[in-house]
Amino acid sequence: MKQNSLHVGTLAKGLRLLRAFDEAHVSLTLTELVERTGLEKSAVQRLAHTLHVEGMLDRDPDTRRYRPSHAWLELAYVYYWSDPLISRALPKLIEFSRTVGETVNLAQMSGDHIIYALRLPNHRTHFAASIVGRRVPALATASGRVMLATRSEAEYREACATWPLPAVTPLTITDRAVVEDDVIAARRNGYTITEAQVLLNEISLAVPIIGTDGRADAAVQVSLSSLTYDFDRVRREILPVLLDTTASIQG
Amino acid sequence: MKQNSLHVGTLAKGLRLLRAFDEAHVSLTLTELVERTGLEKSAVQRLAHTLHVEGMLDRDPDTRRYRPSHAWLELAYVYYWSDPLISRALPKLIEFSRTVGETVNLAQMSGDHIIYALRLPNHRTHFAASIVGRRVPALATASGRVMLATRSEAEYREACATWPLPAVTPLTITDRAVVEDDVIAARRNGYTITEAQVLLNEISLAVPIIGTDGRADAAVQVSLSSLTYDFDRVRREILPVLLDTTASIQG
DNA sequence: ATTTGAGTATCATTATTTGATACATTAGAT
DNA sequence: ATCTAATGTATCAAATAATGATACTCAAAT
Repeated sequence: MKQNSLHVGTLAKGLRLLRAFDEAHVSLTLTELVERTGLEKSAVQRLAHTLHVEGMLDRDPDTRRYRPSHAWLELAYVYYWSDPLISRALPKLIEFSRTVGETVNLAQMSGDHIIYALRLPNHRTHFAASIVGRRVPALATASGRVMLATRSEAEYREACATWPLPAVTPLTITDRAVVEDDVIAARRNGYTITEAQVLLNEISLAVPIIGTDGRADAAVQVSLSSLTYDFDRVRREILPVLLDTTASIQG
Repeated sequence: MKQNSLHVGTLAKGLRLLRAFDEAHVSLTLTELVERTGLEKSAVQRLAHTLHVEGMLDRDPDTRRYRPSHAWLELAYVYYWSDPLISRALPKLIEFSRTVGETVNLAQMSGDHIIYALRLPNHRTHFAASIVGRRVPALATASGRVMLATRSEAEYREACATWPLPAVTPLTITDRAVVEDDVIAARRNGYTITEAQVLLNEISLAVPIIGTDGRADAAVQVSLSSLTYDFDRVRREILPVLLDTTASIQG
């Protein structure tokens, strides 16, 4: 179990309990935790108990199910303060959201996924509105591709060849050559538009936030209904404002 | 150190490292972690290393400072899915935000504090816009008082007598009798308005979300500028819409 | 009434954490 | 540029604290 003498196995196991929860498993019993973590029953018993006492897990006294506690929100709060991009981007995104009236998100690269760090929903946003913290394979998203487009050729080719590219929707493009073409196009254009890659009937427009080294680790992405918009209209009406927004965040 | 044989001290210590980060300490060196946690240097070294390897802490290779990782956002994402109130309230809050055009928050009771679980900012929201996950002493907030007002007399009297009531701003009311009067008024009125209790020049209007047992564990709160609004105008223009909103969340 | 499954409690064993110490590297001062 | 203090890293013997097998309790289902 121990590879490095600095590795504290007990702590790692405790974190595995936290990771056992996801959108499909929002509350877990002791035995479910055993199944999902693969740990011994006794260990799970002790670790879950400790997480509960320490305030990281709530527990329903009747069903005895463990649930994420408010502490999980507090951690996100601290993350927001810790990431300077958030405070820089938020006022600009509010402004954008107000003038355009459509849902706007801030995405960041996180390994081979993107993670949504901010979302300002608009009035016709469907349920999955709370996607802050959600991870999606980068290649499947406009944000991911447009960020890759700012990297070196070696880097984006490697990514297009090896990063995960599951069929999130029936319409998700799983042909890596097509994805790479899209990245190459984004290098010229400075933006990417996709449709129905992550969500059906959703058009995504993304523009990178480019750092001082020319590389982007973040992007601003607008979610639009394909029932209301087509690519041309997006380019005409949304893109110019979005480019202003990202420029002001970089500045 | 161990009181209960089910308590796993190592895990608890690891969590202390996570809690060492807050809005004033967004990145920490090894020695700073030692200071803030009160643990041994060797222990902190191992625990921090483990948290880093397990993806809970990022590390700047130059400064060697530990920082919250994206995982902190992922946890909030899971929390959102785990709390049924979130998905019930969000569409209604979006609707409210759209018709009223002012910042609206969802607050939940968390011990003797409230915690902000959702925020939809408006365009003139000042910086501290990202307050999701922030905890504030319940007695100092309109949300906290209006929730207390739905509890039994014994309960709210106990709370008003013992819960923390620090002077968050120079204008925060620290007279517990006054706070209790406000709670009592909220029992009659079904809402509370405060001014400058948490933030100067901020008027807060809060209405409880009452559960089937008649108790409220959550409240919807609107943040308004006292430069634009006075209490009368708030009651006339905002309150009726807000009451509709909370009613629809309960239904 | 009996069985099953889930949660809880206990304890000897030993693997793991511990914390002291020594070493390496960095940053700050002169 | 050189030295010094502070910070970070690595190692290891000692013993504490986690382990996991087992037995017990309880509730729900047959």
